Amino acid sequence: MSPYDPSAYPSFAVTVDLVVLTVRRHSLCALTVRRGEPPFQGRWALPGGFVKADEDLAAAAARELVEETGLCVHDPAASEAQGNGAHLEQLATYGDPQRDPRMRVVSVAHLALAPDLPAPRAGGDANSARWSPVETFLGKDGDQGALAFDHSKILEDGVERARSKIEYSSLATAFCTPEFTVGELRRVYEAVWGVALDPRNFHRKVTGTPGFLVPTGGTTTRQGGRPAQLFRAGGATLLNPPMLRPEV
Amino acid sequence: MSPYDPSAYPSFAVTVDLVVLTVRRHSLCALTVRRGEPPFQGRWALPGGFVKADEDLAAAAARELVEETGLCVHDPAASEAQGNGAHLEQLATYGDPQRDPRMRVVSVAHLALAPDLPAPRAGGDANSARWSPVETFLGKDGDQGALAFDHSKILEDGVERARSKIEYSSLATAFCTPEFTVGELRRVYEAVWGVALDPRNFHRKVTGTPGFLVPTGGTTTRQGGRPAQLFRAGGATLLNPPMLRPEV
DNA sequence: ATCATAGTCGTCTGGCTGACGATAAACAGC
DNA sequence: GCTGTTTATCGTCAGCCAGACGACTATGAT
Repeated sequence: MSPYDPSAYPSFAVTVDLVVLTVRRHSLCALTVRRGEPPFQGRWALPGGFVKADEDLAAAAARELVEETGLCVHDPAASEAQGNGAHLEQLATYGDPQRDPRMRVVSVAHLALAPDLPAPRAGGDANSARWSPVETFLGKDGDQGALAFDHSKILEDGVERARSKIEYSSLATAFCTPEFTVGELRRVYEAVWGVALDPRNFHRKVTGTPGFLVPTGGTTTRQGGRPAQLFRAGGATLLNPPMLRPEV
Repeated sequence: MSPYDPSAYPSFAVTVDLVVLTVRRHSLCALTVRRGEPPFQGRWALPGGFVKADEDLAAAAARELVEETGLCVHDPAASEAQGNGAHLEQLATYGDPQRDPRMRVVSVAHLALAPDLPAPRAGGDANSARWSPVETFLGKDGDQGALAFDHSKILEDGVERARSKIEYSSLATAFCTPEFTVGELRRVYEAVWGVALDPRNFHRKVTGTPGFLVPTGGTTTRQGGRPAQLFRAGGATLLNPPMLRPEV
């Protein structure tokens, strides 16, 4: 049989699904949208959609991200232009034959990290998109809070990726505004890991790691108390030695 | 338009490609097969194939692995039965619209780590499958040693995944026979990272990490010199603190 | 003025790593 | 048997780093 014969191989639909994470009010939150049509009509799900016929996977994920949130992807090449930038990376691919009851769908999940946003938007319908703390979906109690399809599993994998990746990379800065304080960065770590960190040791660690933070010269009193120095993310992407996540 | 309408979304072919790595003669080697038909006829490529209509992605990868190498996947659930077991995990998904000149193909690449094998087999044709040091394909000199499609990039990503993952996990034992010595494990690290490690510090580190190695009681003189204790992989999968890869 | 809040700098101690000396147990060759 | 070679294993020591925590600073609120 010829390799060009369409009957020689099965046909799949390919989608991208997005785990969009942010930190709001000291808590790690994920973006979910309400499904308007079957299957799983009315249930919450991860944003996503079909990949177009001539579209790259990363481009499809970036397109879905801007459609759902208005966020642009922060391209490492186009540096310094991170006005409303988010970090976007491929997470994993989910292809269980039964994962979509309609047909065979392979979903290439992506992980997006964004600073806190004013409000979600989904075609202007505020009721159909919202941020929720990730614990809402990670409970072991099965159905309560479960997302459509296998999206609970995808979300869990995305959260785990974020939690481990901020250990050894500067990715936590993707949750911050372009200028931020050491305290704000610490609250990001605390929210993502769900632990309390010692402000003094954290300060020593992040300011002592070359290339992690560069001071902008400004200060702020956003959080009350003594004014804090403002920083931008430095060029370093890999932290060595890494940030240590406290045991248990 | 109905979500069931096949014209509402594009159709893709989905493949799995395998980065199969092993350590032979102190060198990290990858399995490649020679393509028998166009495109890229005669060029070396990663083993792989189409996912079947009702087949899970991991199952397809495991099927391709056993077809190409005879290796069974070492299922963490079916412990202790690692006679000819390999480690298999999803690596990443590659979906550039132009990556296959014939049609739109999305490939879900997987990474397999295996102990040294007697010989590759590809339908009995020894000429069409072989192990080669990964440096053969990672050279910057463009075409020389380049694999078909985007397989050079996939291989590079797989090697990088293996190199980083043995830092913080017990995955290096997947390159070893069921029973191995500390020296053999050290030579795995040296081959994968391409560096020399201090035998004394390495010994202290791996024997001092709880759950990494469990002594079997036996000894061996496989490598000449003083007999070495034999170990099996312990239950620990995550190493904390990690093995440190030497700088530069 | 006093307190509360948050940020920043120091000190100390224990654990871990890298460098490297020393010993142990096998084999090869004389 | 003795010696040299090879590999494994144990020990020592200094330096770095993280956790624990004291102290001080600079703002706003009462």
